[in-house]
Amino acid sequence: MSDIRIHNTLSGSKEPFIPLNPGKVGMYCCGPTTYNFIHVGNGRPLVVFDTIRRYFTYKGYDVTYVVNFTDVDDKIIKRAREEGQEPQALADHYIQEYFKDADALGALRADVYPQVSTHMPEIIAFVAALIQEGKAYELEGDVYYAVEKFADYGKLSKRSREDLLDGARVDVDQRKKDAADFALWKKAKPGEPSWESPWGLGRPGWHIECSAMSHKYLGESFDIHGGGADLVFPHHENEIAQSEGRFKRPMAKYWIHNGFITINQEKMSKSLGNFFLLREILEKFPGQVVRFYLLSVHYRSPLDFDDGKLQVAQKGLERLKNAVRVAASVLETAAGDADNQESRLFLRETEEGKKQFEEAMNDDFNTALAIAALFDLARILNSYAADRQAAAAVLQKGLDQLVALAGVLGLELMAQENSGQQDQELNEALAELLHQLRQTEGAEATVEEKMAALLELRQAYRKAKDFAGADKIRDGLKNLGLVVEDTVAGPRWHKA
RNA sequence: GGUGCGAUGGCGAAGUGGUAACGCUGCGGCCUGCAAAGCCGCCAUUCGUCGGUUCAAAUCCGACUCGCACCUCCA
Repeated sequence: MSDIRIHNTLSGSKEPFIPLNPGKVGMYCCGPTTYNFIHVGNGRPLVVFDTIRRYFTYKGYDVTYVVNFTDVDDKIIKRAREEGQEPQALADHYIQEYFKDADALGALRADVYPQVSTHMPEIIAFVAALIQEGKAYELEGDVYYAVEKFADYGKLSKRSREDLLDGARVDVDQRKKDAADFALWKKAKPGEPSWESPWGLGRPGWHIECSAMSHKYLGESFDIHGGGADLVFPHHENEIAQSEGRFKRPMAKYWIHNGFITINQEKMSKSLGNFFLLREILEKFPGQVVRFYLLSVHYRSPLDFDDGKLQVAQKGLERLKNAVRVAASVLETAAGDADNQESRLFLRETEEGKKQFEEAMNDDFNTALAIAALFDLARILNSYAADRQAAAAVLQKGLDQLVALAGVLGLELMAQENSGQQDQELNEALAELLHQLRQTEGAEATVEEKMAALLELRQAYRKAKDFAGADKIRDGLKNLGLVVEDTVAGPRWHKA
């Protein structure tokens, strides 16, 4: 079951995935700082790691997936102050909003979502342990990590301490022993949230939370640590210094980092005016389309966002959905032999598609290639569904296969049931349409029944070569968002 | 200045030694009253440039050009 290969940032190359505990995967990803709605860039790791998690589950692993929220932070305090709110209330609010976006993208819930604010004892204990280990020192209520005490510092980001000093663009706190030392605990400033600690009132530095919380939920050493490429340095480098400095063993076996997102080929930044919140995109495109687009490019490559590219993604996703919709509608009339040559070939090709899908995903989660396998499956499904010799049971199998594999990527290909509210409106509109055609239909008739009546009427027009009449019905339905398609087996309709 | 990544057809994008997936677009054909959806076929002798290794390279090595990211809060 373990033919999965993962590109490990630590080694810079692909390595076979061998879990620390057979059959189990412990996975930690750095979640957002909750001071605003998440932006487009936050959406990528959300989808990428959700997909990786889903694939491990699909392959039979028992996955423990942890995503943290940084809910104690300078940006939160600043924003809360601007809005005259309590920092914690603001942070909690945006955590709730995060879940709305995550749901829209089809991300499954993680097993645990630890927050900094509710893990102070663990964090303080971690800092104290580092001081005891001689890896950290206190300075007037602040606690710093002594980078020189950790020989492996820089192994993740492939930087030497000299390199770091070379590029230092920040004002160095002169009290620190070494310019690269970073804060584990920050002394409280007046009016800011603070917690009691052995070093007085204060709050945690940015990096310590992940060491403390991953330790609590996944142990001293776990399988996978993920996040955006920008977290490699300093965040993840510092996490390694903290966790490995304390436990003397590898924090995570595999480090996975997703590439950056650009907007119209430019880095997303507020100054360029191209800083988009995820929900601004979600107003224009369904979450499924955004998800499909994010997965259509390998997770480590840079990915550019613009409306045109999302429109192409929308078409691609529709192609897959069409295949499923048509196959499902053909099921009823498919009466071919399940053991004829066509059927056997179809099943063989379906198996081949599945194999390609898995091989793609095994190879460092190559979702772009996996999606190509999905397109191949859609093509053979379309082909088979159009064959009069198609057998229902065989068709069903191919249909299920495509839906299942797309599901591994979090893509829902089966048509969603519409809400009763919309159906009510639709029913009334259809009654109106029938009325215009001088057809009296019982008020009790369902949408299905009214559609049947309308399509029957249209077929009569077509038979009589009254194409204007037939087109009038088709156009009328189109205005209601219903698409009519004629096939050899009769007309077929679906919601656009 | 340091570190790392990338450059593939009109567009997007896979592809780490054996002569270029997949999607969109375009063209031709089939199906159709017309559509829609779909099926079949065509569209890179070529993978930034120049060298090298090899029987064989988009794939390995070197140089160069261009682009991007990180070194500061950032997914």
